[in-house]
Amino acid sequence: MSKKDYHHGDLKNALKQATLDLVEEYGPQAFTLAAAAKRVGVSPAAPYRHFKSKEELLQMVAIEGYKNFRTMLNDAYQKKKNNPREAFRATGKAYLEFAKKFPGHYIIMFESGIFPRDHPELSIHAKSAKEVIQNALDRITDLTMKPDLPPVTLICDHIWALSHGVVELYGRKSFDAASTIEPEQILESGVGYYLRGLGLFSK
Amino acid sequence: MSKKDYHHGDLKNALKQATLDLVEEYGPQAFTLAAAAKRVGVSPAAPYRHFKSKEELLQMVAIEGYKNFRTMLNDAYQKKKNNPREAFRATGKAYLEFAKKFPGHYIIMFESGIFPRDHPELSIHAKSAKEVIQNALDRITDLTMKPDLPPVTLICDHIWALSHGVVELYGRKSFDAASTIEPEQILESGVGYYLRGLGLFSK
DNA sequence: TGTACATCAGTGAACGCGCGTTCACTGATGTAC
DNA sequence: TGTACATCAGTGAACGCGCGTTCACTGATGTAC
Repeated sequence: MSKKDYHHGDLKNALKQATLDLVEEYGPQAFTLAAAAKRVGVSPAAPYRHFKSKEELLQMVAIEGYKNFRTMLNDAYQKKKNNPREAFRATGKAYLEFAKKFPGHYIIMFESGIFPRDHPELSIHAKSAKEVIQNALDRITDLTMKPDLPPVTLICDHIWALSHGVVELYGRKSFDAASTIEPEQILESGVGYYLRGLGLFSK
Repeated sequence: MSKKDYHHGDLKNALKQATLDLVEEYGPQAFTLAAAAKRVGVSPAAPYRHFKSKEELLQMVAIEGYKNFRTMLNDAYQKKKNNPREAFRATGKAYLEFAKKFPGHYIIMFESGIFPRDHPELSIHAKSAKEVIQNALDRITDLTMKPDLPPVTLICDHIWALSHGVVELYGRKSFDAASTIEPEQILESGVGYYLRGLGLFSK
């Protein structure tokens, strides 16, 4: 053991990464403090120098996840800002890209049993991410001036539910191995028909 | 202890029910063989007279869930059989009704980490349930004779994803306590716009 | 109907294990002088 | 630059606990005669 080995140097981040790796590889149940510590090559007591409890580590990773989520959605949106329709489409795509690029984060955010409703700080970041989608929607609904459109929040709920459903059932290793179509195609076509039904895209 | 107490009489079913109760009340993580046994008032070894392992009990409850699921979907469909559009609508509604009426089953089927892809018998029943939706869809798409409709399986994926997303995010105690609208309304309006986008319902 | 006995469906104690967490400790590092 | 010491970030052993599962057992039940 060299001197570098006793003081890890960046244990806090290493533990977060280990948490993500475990969850990605073996599911939300696989994360335990002991397993994360072992993966990093550190004693089971070491994490307590950086986190109050198992819960706190998990919560911090979840918050990080929501921040990344918001960033990805917003970046996609900003890139096409001048064309609201394109911007919205890009935002929807970014949803799935996030789930693909950060599966560990996604799982912790939505499947680990840690809910925004129970953690105020988490709730703030979750809300902030949702606002990006809502904002993208606002602009395309403004654009069309249809008086018979439902509230934007409802539209947003539909989009979010469809996206989440696609990720859970057809994303990753897939729920039943039956569907052969790519999740991206399922989501994009689904959102497409839905918006057409609202009268928002002609095609 | 009366003689009735030593021989439970229907321990197998009692354990299944306890499993459902635990999952409903405290989440998918709360189910353990020990907890189920305790809830029924029986020693931790007793379940092994009826189930090979914890896994087997869970799997049996999941299978039961898929059977109930199929039955509910099919009953709703059959009742309106003569009007394909009404029949499809009723089937969609039944999806959410199932999730509401049997939350324990729904959680075990979709959130307990037990996947059809890993259990052949489970896969059969999951498929059978999906076929009811597919069948309902088949009839309304036949009806319209639109040549530019996507494959029914894709439509089915969309409906299923939206339904599942609504249940997960807005059903039960709700993910973020933000949405104030009833899940039934979210799902029904969402499916409505989607089908309109496909050109299947005029209104 | 009564009795002997096989079988069924429980008990309760024990096992090995992994978990979250605590604690006294110690090696490494940074800083004041 | 060198030294004393406070502080930081680890160790490793231990705890209490709950879990899945096994085992020899025993009480209750059903059946053959």
